[in-house]
Amino acid sequence: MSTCGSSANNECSGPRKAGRPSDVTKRQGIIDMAARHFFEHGYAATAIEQIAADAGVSKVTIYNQFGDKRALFAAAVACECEKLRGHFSLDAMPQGTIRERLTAIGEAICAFLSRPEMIQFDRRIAAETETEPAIGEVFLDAGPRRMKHGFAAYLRYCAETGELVLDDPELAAEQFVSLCKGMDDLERRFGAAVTPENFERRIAGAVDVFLAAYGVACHR
Amino acid sequence: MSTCGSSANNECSGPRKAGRPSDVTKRQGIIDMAARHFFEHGYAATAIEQIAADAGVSKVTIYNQFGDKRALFAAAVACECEKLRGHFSLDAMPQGTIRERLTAIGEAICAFLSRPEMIQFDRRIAAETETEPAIGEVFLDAGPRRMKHGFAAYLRYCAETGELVLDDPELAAEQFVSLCKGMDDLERRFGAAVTPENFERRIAGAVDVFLAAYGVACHR
DNA sequence: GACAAAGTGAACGGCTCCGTTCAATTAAAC
DNA sequence: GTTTAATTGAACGGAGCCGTTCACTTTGTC
Repeated sequence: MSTCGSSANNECSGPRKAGRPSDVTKRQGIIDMAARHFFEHGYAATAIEQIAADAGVSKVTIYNQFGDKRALFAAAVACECEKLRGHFSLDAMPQGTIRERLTAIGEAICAFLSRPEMIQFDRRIAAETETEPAIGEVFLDAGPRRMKHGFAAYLRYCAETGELVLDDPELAAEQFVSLCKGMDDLERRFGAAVTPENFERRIAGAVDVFLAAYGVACHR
Repeated sequence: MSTCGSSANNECSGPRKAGRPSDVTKRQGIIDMAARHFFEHGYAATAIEQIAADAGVSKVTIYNQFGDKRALFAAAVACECEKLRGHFSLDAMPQGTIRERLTAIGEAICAFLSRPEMIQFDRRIAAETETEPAIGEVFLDAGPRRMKHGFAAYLRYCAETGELVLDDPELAAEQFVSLCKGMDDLERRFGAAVTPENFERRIAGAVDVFLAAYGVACHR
C-alpha cells in the first residue's frame, strides 16, 4: 500500500544487472507485514517465519533481502516514519479567529496522536530504543520534532501578523501541544480507555491558558 | 532493601504451620532482582535462571514462591508501584511567593520523572500493558493519578487562600505538569540526551504561562 | 530427636525460533 | 536459448529458556 522502500532503490547509473530482478512488490509486502507484526506484538514476540507466511513469501527471501531480524525491524520503522512525514502539512490551515484556529489545530493534533496504531507504535519504538538508540532518533526526527517545528513556524507567523505576542515560538509550540495532550496520552499508553468528554474540555482549557499567556488581549 | 512483599504475608489467624518457614528475605531478594532485570532488559529478554543466580537462589525456589514468570513480573511491578506511593507527599511544601513555590514544585516533578530508572520503568510497563492491562492500571493509580490528585489538592488550597484563581484544580494540575514536562519526557523516552539548559527555561516558561492564566494579577 | 516444609543442584523434555544450507524452480536480461 | 540471479520448500544445527522432576540438604517447629 505504501511506497516507502523506494528510497534506496534508484540504481540509475549502474548497468542493468542480468538475471531475474528482485521483486519490489514482494519487498514492500514483507515490510508491511513486518511492521504489522512488530508493532502489534513486539519485536521479540514476532517470528520471522510468521511474517514470511503472512506475506506469502519464503523465509529465505527475507534473509536474502534484509539479512537480519534487526535489519528488517529497522526497515519497518524507517518505512513507518516515512509515512509519518506526510502527516504534517501547513496547507489546509483552518480559518476563523485565532481561538477557533487553535482549537481546530489542537483537536487535529490530539486526534492524530491518540489513534491506537500511534499508541502502539510509540510503545514499540520506545521499548526498542534501548537496544538501538538510532531507532528512537529516527522517530523523533520524523515525528515529534517535525510537528513541533511546523507548528512553531505557524505560531511565528501568527506573531508577525499581530495575533499573538510571543518571543519563543518553539517553546510556545511545545507548551500548546503539551497542554492539549495533558496526561491523556500517558493514560492511554497505560491502557486506560479514551474519554471523549474530557477531550473537549482539555482542548478548550489548553486554548484558554495559551491565549491568556500569549493572546494580544493580555498584553495591551 | 524495600519491604513491599509484606502486603499478603499477614497470616495472623492461621495456626503456625509446622516445618521450615519460607524465608522472607529470599522472597524480597528475588523480587528486587527480578525488578532489576525486567525493567532493565525487558520481560522477554529476562531469563528466570539469571534472576535466580543473581539473587543467590535456586530457580526452583522462584517457581515454588511465584509459580510463573508472569506472576513474578506482576509481583515486581506491584513492588515498584508500592515504592512510588511514598514519593508524593505534600508535607515539605516550599515557601516563598507563589511563583517561587510553583517553580520549586515544577523542578521537583521534572527531576523525579526524568530519572533514568523512571524512564525505563515507564517503557517496560507501557510495553507489557498490552498483554496485561491490569499492570498499566496499577501503575496509573500508584503513580500519575496519585501525583495529579495530590497536586490538584494543593492548587485548590492556593485558590482558597486567594493566591490563584481557578475553578478546575484537576485540569489546572494536569496543565501545569504537562507544561513542565513539555516534550522532554518524550525525547528522553526515545533516547535523546538530557539538556539541562532547556530544563530551566521550560520550567520558567511553564510558571509564566500558568500564572498568566491563573495568577491573581491577570484577574484583577 | 522427630517431623514437616522450604531450599538446592542437576538434569531433562519440550518448545520456539534464528539463521544457514541445498537442490530445484522461476523469471527476467542478453 | 543461454545466462544470471531471485525465489522457494524443506530440512537442519544450535541456542535459549520455561517449567518440571527428583533426590538431597537445610532449617525451622512440636
